[in-house]
Amino acid sequence: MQKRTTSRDVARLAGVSQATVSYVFTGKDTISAPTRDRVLRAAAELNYQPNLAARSMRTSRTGRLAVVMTVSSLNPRELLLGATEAASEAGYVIEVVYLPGGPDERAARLAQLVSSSQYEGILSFSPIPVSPASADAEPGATVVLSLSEFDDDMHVTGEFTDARPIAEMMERLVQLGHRRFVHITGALDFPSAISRRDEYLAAVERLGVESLGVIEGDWSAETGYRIAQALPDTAPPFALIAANDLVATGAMRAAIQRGWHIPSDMSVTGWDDAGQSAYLVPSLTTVVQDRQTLGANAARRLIAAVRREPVPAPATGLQHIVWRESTAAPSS
Amino acid sequence: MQKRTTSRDVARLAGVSQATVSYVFTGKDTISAPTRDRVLRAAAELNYQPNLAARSMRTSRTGRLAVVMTVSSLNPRELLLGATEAASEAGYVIEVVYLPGGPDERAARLAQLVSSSQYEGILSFSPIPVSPASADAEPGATVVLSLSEFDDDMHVTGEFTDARPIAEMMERLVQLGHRRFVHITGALDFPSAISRRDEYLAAVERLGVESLGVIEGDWSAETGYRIAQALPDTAPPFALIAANDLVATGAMRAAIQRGWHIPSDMSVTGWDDAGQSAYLVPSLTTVVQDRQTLGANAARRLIAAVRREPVPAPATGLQHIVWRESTAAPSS
DNA sequence: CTGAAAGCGCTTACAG
DNA sequence: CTGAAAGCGCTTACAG
Repeated sequence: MQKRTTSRDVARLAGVSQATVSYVFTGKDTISAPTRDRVLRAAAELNYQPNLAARSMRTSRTGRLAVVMTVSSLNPRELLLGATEAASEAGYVIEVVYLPGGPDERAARLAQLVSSSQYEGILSFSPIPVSPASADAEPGATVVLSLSEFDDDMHVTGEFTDARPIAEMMERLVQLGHRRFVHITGALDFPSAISRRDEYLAAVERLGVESLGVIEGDWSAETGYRIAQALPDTAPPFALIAANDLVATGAMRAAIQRGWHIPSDMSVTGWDDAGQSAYLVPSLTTVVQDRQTLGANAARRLIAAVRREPVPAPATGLQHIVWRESTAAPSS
Repeated sequence: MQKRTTSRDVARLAGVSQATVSYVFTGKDTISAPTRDRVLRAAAELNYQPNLAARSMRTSRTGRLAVVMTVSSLNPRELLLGATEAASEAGYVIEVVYLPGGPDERAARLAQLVSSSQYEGILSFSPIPVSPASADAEPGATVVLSLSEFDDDMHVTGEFTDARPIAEMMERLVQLGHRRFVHITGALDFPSAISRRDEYLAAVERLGVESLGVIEGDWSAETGYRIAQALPDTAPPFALIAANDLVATGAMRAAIQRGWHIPSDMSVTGWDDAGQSAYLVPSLTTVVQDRQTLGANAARRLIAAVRREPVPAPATGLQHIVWRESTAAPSS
């Protein structure tokens, strides 16, 4: 193993002290431009990369953030990409930590993670049993942020809980002639499921339409399927507002098997634009989210909290509706 | 920020030297059981966690592995969970690194990652422009392992390239009466796409059936759709072996639009068991892979290479076929 | 089996 | 604006 270049090597080549090299790399602006240049050139020539472990030991900051994942969390690819990129820009790295087991085990493991001081911040894409990120926590403590969270009053907050597209879709369906609606929820320990349900209920009220039911699901295609199987024969024509595309897909299969025509007997909307949704027969109307930006914003909010800077509000408007064949005027 | 407990604190409480604490935690077996017990108890009482940065600085081992991801890689959730768990058992953490841009930019960024000495090993779930992990590289150098890789002779290798289920599905389809087959490939810079295509071609030969074509795709539903649209009207009855479920879903939509009945005019198989596949109408026959084990094995192979231990062979047999409605006897 | 000591590579007051 | 020096918390020969 060839010896790594250190700041001392760079200092020697540039003809300055080790401290000067350090000042250049930590962005101190007290170094003259010519000196800075010499240092940077020497560093480039030697392919110098500061040893993060040494820096971390000295500053007692790890520069590490954790993303905790459970088996049940949704496809994290774009979220992770966005978060990683934003973290990298701010000088942080993101580690994946798997939280196996049930709620109790996960909570214990998370608490241990927090107390380990290994991470400056911890990000979760799904609900976790902690209070939301607060900048007033003791300085130096690990900050925890969930993208899908309840605040102190059990209101929903976070970038995943902007459910306005639900209302927009229902308005359009009403314009198309729909008067009867059904909602299948996601798992109700998810704030995003709560906010979509609440948005549905508010829209029913506001639009003066009939709700045939709000039925609790768990995000899975299986519940969509079973719930649609159990709807009364008298349900059609109606519009089904499903919590996500999986639920919608399951419900569509059940509807087709019952001989209901989609979209005229049952119009249906999803959420997420799952991979196959555009190619279903009929193709599924859904909500597309910019998940990479969502992930990046979440990382930025976490980092702001870690740095005790003001935490920006969750981004909104990162989602838009894609109208496809599963929604149209009801049969009369 | 309350001061962190150090090995010195533990040593003091346990009435031993700091070195003894270190020996206990690094697994030296030269410490007597009673002493080890005292140390462990003291550590537990103080909630001591070794400072990884300090350890890393001393050992010049970072204990960090990177998983590189590009926008185009598949859903990494289970792979990541498996890899993370296996890494954690071996004392490593896994960081996500985003490789944006085109092939050249990605290659440059990867080279930089390798030369940064920040990671002991780098894992990729998709093809990357490097030679496979080799234990004869210079000691201390960063090891790179791709789950989907070409070996020196451009043969395919790695846990993603076991394509035997293709042959098994085709045998069954032949038993059902099928004599005409079509294959739509994945992106052919993926070894897994190559191996599935080769398995298809070998099975055509061996089973003595007719191949209406091997058509190059790119894993997307869109290519499946367009390619199926372009098949001759005389194609049915036939069986379509699609490179994955997305391709299969796109092809199914095109077939339905052409008035072909699935499965009698066109039987179809996918690969991956995508989220909606079981609820399509008809539901899609596919190959389920144990992706968490796949990810865990990959991490173990990488770690073995990092440690210059013999690298175990890629696991096989982690996949099985799920027969659903999209496959049946052809119309005669 | 244990203790005193050096040193990994950095950052950061401090004195010039 | 720069240099000499201390120290972050560990590990690991080395001497006992």
